[in-house]
Amino acid sequence: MAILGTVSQAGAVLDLFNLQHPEWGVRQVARTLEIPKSNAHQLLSSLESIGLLHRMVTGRYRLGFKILTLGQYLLTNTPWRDVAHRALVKLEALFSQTVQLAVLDGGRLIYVDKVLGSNPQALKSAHNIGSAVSPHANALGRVLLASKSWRVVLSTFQPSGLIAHTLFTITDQSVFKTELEQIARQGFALDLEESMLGVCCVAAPIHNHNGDIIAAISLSLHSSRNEGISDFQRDQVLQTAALISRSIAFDPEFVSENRTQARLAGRN
Amino acid sequence: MAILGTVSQAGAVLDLFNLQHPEWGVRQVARTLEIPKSNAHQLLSSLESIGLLHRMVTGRYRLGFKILTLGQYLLTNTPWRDVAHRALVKLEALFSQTVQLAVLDGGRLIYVDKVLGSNPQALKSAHNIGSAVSPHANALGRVLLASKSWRVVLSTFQPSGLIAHTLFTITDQSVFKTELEQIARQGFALDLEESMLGVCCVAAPIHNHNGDIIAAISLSLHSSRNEGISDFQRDQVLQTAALISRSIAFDPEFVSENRTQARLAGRN
DNA sequence: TCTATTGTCCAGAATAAACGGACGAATTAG
DNA sequence: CTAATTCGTCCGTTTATTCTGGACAATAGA
Repeated sequence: MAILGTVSQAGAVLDLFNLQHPEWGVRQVARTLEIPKSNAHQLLSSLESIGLLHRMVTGRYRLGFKILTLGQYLLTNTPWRDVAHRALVKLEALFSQTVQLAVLDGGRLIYVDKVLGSNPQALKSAHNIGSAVSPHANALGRVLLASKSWRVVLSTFQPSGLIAHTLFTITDQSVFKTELEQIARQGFALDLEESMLGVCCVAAPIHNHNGDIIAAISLSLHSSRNEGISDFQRDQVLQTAALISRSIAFDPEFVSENRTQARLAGRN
Repeated sequence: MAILGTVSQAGAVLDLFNLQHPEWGVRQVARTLEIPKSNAHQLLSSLESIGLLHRMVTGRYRLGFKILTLGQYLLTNTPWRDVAHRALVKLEALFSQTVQLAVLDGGRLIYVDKVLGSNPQALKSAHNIGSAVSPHANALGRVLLASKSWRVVLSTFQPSGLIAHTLFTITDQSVFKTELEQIARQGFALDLEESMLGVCCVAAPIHNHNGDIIAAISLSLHSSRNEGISDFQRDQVLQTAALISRSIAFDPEFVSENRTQARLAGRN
C-alpha cells in the first residue's frame, strides 16, 4: 500500500475544479482543504508546472488544456469504443432513439459515447462525453454495478446514500441489493422513470475477452413506467451488446493489443 | 518558487502515457524514468488512487476515465469556445473550407474546436479536440507565439529545434524570429505549405477583454505556395477573429464572470 | 516443469514537504 | 482619493515524509 500523501493532496486540489467552481485562488483552496496557504500555493503551482492547471494573470487557477490532450489519448487508445460506436449507430437506425455508451470509474458512471435519436421525440438531453453521474439511479450504472461486490457497490454511494432523482428511485439499500442480484442474473438492467420522469432505459453489459464487464450500452426513450421497454427493444440492446463483446473477444487486434504493445514498449 | 518534487515526478509519469504507449507497467516506468521500482510503484498506485490512472487486472496502468470528466469541465467552463464555435460555423458557410480553433498551452498548440469544410476538396485531416502539436510549423501556432517573448518562444522548441515538416518549414531561428515579429505587426499568420504539402492556412488571434491573446482561429485549404491565400479570405478570417474578440470583451457575462464566481465561491 | 520477469511489500536512511509569518501588490470600501 | 482589507508570493525552521534496495510471491513463457 502506502499512497504518497503529496499526490493525494494534489488529487484533492484537482477535485475542487468542477462545473460550478471552474476557478480557484490560493487562499480559497487553503480554506476549503483546511491546509496552510503556503501549502496550497505549492500544490497549485506544482500542478501548473505539470500542465494539469493553468495560471491566470490574476494569480488564480483553472484546469489546463493538457487535460484535453490526455483525454484524446485515452479515447484514441480505447479501441472497443470504435466498435461500440458503429454498433450504436446501427441500434439508433433501428429505433431512432438515443443510445449511449458508458463505463464505471472511481465509483462514478462516465459517459463515453452517444448517438442522439433521430426521432423528434427522442431523448435530446443525453450526457456529453466525460459526464459523470452517480450510477445508482441509472440503467447503465446498475448493469455495471451488478458485476461488482456489494462492498464496492456500497462505497459508490457513500456517505450521501441512495439519493432519489424521482419518486421511483430506489433508495433502500436492501431493495437495491436485490435489484442488482436480479440484474446480474438476467444480464440487463431497466430504468423505469427512476432517473428522470417520463424516461425509460434498458442497458446491457459489454465484456472483454476475459469475460470482465468493461462498459455498457443503453437505449433511452420517452415512456411511462407502465409502458416500459418492449421485449423487442430489450433483446436488440442485448444482442448489440453481445455483438460488441464478440467483436472485442475475437478480433485479434484487441486480444493481442495489450501484450503486443507491452512487449514493444519493453524493448526500450 | 519551490515545486513539489513528488508532483513533478507524478507529472513525468503522466507524460509517459501517449498515443504510442497507452499502457505502462511498474518496472517499465522505473526503467524509463530511471527511478527505483518501489518509487514507480508508489507513483502509479498514487495516481490511480486519485483517478488519473486506471489499474488493469494485469497490474499494468492506463489513463483513467476521470480525465474525460475533467476535460468536460474544462470545455464547459471555457465560455468563449461557444462564441467562437458559432463564428466558425459562419466562416465555414462562407468558404466551405475547414476552420479550426486552438490555444497555446505548455508550449504546445492544442486544438479546441473545428468545423470540417463541406467542400469535397476541403481539408478532412483536421485535428481532433485535444490534439497537441508543435506550434512552430503552423499558422495557428505562430500567431499565438507572436505575442510571447522570444525567451518563451525558444523554450517551445527545445531541445529538438525547429523540426521541418515539409521543405518549406522555417528551420532557422533568426528567420523564425523575424517571421514572428512580422506576424505580431500585421496581426495574422500564414502557413504556405510549411506544415503539410499542398495545404495553406491563415490564422488570426482572439483577444480577451484585457487585450491578451487567448486563442486563435484558422482557415485551411488545399492550395500551393504560389497561389496562397486570397486577400478576401484573409480579411474574413481577421474579421471573424475580431468579432469573437469583441463578443468576449463586451458581453458582460464574460467580463464579470471570473470575479462573480470568485466572490460566490469565497462565501463558503 | 523450470525459468525469467513481474508487481508487491517492508524497514532503515536520506531528504523533501509542512508550517507560520512577513512582504508588496492589488482590490474594495469609505 | 485614501485607508483597510485581501490577495499571491516568498523564506527559514521544524517536522514529516519519501526514497531506496532487497526479499517475496505470483504470473507468464519456454
